[in-house]
Amino acid sequence: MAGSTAADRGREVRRRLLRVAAELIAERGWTAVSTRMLAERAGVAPGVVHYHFSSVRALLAEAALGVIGDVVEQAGPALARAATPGEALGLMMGLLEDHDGRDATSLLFTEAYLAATRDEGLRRSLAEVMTGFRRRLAGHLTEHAVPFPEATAAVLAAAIDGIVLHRALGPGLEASDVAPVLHRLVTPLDRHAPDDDRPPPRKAGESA
Amino acid sequence: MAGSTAADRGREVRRRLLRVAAELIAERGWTAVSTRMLAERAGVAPGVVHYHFSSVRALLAEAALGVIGDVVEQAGPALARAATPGEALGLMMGLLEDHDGRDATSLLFTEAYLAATRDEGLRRSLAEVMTGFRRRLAGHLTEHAVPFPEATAAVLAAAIDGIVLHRALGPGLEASDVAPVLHRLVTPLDRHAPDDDRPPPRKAGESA
DNA sequence: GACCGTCCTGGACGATTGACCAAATTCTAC
DNA sequence: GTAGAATTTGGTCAATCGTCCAGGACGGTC
Repeated sequence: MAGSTAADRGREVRRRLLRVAAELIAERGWTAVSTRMLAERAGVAPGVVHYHFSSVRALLAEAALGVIGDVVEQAGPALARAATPGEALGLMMGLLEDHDGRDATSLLFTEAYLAATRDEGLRRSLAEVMTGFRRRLAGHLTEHAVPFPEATAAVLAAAIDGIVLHRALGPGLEASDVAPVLHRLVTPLDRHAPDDDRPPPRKAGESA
Repeated sequence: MAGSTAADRGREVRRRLLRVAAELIAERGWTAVSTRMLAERAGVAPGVVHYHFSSVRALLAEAALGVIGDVVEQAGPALARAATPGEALGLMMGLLEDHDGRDATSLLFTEAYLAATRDEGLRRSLAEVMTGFRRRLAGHLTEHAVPFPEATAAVLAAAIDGIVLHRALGPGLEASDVAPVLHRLVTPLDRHAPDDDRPPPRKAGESA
């Protein structure tokens, strides 16, 4: 009864393999993830990997795209709900606080970017996701009279990834430090913003 | 004649291995570079690799640090010579034009960042290099009354790497697009700069 | 009961991996 | 000349790689 037991368990194993793949990409690096590693950590026999996926390469790509898609599709609508660019930036700073550059998600993003340079299909899929995010962010910036909205959106997205990347080398790039800097990018004009959009107050003693 | 032939040839082989290692890291990915690949492309027998280096891991780290050190030590002094932050930014935009995210140097940087999260020694060395660069850039920004100089320097450095990373996914992030955006970060105040510090006019030509 | 499709097991295949080494070679120093 | 150091060679070693496959296990349908 209950629909199907075998098929359900199969889907569950498939999901588990995807989750484990995302972990291992971050831990060992994209090209260092092996069939047997995946199987062992997922608690299945090695053959299961090639039963559910055509190749390890395909498994890694699907796993990475899944995680990245989730993050972007979670951040996108939240961004659209922000009343001001400053508020939207605050949301992105929240992302920065969650990811210190050494966590699985941060590393997965970077590993995926690199893998995309060696896998044309992955590159196209990834470009699609990032273009969608940039477009949404650019639309938000346009509505609030931020100059160079498309370029600013692209720079903001890239800066987030770059900051996460650099943070992996060590401390010293806290969200509270970079927020006032990035805030200058989303200030509507050279003068003060018409709506409430001030830079977050500096906490004393940090970056001096 | 001329001092030494054997030792010189040895050093030459060592240098060649380092150069080849940098190429292969970019082409195949850090963890996918093998002893025999290195030897074959360098035109030597496989055993030579472990004669000159204690391990492949050590060879890759030394190769990456060498290239990155060269780039930073070339950009650093040039940055110090810039008369205005806008000019300094122009130099960094030149770097952006040289590296489209798919070239060997761009990929090597990112691969090294990732490898550093799995190699404590490499992480420390890399952090030292990047801290030096940030400090130099921050000093330059401080002299020109740019607000949040340390944080701005860190964000600029990270943004460059992030932009290069995103550019690997496809076109649409030209230096001419991002320059006006980043320029807002190095504007001394909300009003116009006292010295000549306008966004660099865009020529279709080359970089510097 | 027999039958069938889905899922999984465990091992086989040839190729490749990092590391290592004895022997050959080449050069320097005496 | 000859001794000795430095460099290179070509191969071995156990381990691991991705992929594939014959067969077992399980649940649902006759």
